[in-house]
Amino acid sequence: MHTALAIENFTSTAIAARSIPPTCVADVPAATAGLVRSHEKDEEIFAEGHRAAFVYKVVSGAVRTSRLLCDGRRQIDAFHLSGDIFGIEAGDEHRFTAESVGNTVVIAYRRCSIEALAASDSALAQQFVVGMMRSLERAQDHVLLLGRKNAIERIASFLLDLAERIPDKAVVDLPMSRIDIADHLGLTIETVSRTLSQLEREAVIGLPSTRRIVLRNKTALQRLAA
Amino acid sequence: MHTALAIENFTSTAIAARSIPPTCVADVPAATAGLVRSHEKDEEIFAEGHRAAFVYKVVSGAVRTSRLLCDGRRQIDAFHLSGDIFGIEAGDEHRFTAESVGNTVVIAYRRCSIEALAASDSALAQQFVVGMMRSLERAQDHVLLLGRKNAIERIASFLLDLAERIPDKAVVDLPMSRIDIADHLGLTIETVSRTLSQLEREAVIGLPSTRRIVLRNKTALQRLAA
DNA sequence: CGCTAATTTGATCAGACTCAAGTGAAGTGG
DNA sequence: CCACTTCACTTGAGTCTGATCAAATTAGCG
Repeated sequence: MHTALAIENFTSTAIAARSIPPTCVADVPAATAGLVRSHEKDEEIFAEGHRAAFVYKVVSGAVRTSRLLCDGRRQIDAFHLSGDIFGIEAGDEHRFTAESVGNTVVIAYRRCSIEALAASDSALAQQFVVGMMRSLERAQDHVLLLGRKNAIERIASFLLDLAERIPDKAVVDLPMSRIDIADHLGLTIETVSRTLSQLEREAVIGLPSTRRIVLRNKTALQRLAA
Repeated sequence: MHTALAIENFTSTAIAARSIPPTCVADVPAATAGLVRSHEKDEEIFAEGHRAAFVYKVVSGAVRTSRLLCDGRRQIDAFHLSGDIFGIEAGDEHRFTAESVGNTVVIAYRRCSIEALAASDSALAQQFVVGMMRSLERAQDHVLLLGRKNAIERIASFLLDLAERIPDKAVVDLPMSRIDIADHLGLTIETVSRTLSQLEREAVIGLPSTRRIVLRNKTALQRLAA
């Protein structure tokens, strides 16, 4: 893992922090300075139970936040992509483990700095509330998916959701493995694989390679997502 | 449905709003005045898609917030008991339907009043953030339950969770039907019923009546909750 | 007391899981 | 450059948990 110091406005969309010209620095309160951290594939960013000293934003790559049951069953709460904020906690401990999915760059903002700043800067505080709200809405959507949708509906919903979060909304390059998808959707890798194959057979999607999915028939996918 | 005006501090725990002595009124900013509303069993408090003009707090009884899939499958996001806040939205529309479970009293706080007040009263704003955080944590716990736990584990988790939220932590008086429980836990009523019967057979719980559950062996229940 | 709705219980079914084997792609080293 | 290893993914066969369908029982209520 490689670390560098960066000054970036917390609310700006993800840009390579190192590329911000020095003239910008003066515009940004010093307290929002963040540490840029590069992670290789599958590195731990923080672990469940660790002190929640930082809040993070994804610059590039993807991060998964997950929890384990005592016997090892894993549930991936969410995948965080470019621009997403993760690691916000009400208490002082992280309730999830966060790991890089592929090679990933994040910015870590010291929590106490942010909290101090939020007291005076209500716009910043607002940003946090918005970030939290987004997490809440995502979690609630996921509850509906896990509680009431079948395998095809889960996969279809997942693909559409992912497609909405990336630039090219017709071709999805999956940053994560089938295991990750399974642990996110409450399925097994076999079911994920079978369901994707089935959707390909039905010409709803294309699978040019294992990590690339072409949304051939988005209407059909939306119908299948229930 | 019956409505009355009440002044209650938003942050106070649930008390019959009408019983607040007049001397208290001066202590509370006028903007936090809430409308007391009484609902019969299964009345709609707000519906999915409705303009989110109010935020609510349960005074007595219970409220369920739910969403429907196009074909009628229902997922109950959460049950809200005495003192719980519900109906907070990021956008201007409700994303859930809220209904009273039994006879229920809630206080409705006008959202714009609260937002205006929150700008000056950071303690109040804090309360909201805390309320949202709690919703987020609940939703995330529920994701783990729905994604990775089996029927027994779901029921056990549900009973323990309920027990923690009521005064008598050994005897749970269910405000909700088996259907509601099923739609909350991603199961069918038959599975809920069978699982409760099984737990009774194993002497983990007692079922003196359909809506009353005695937690006989909480340790066993915790072990079963995974 | 009789009606209706809620719950329980039973029998069967199906979707997703488990176990097992096969395929394929990426990378390594000769 | 190619054989070899490894790991991720796919596919197949059989099993099992929880769903569905159906009936019996109980509870609540006019």
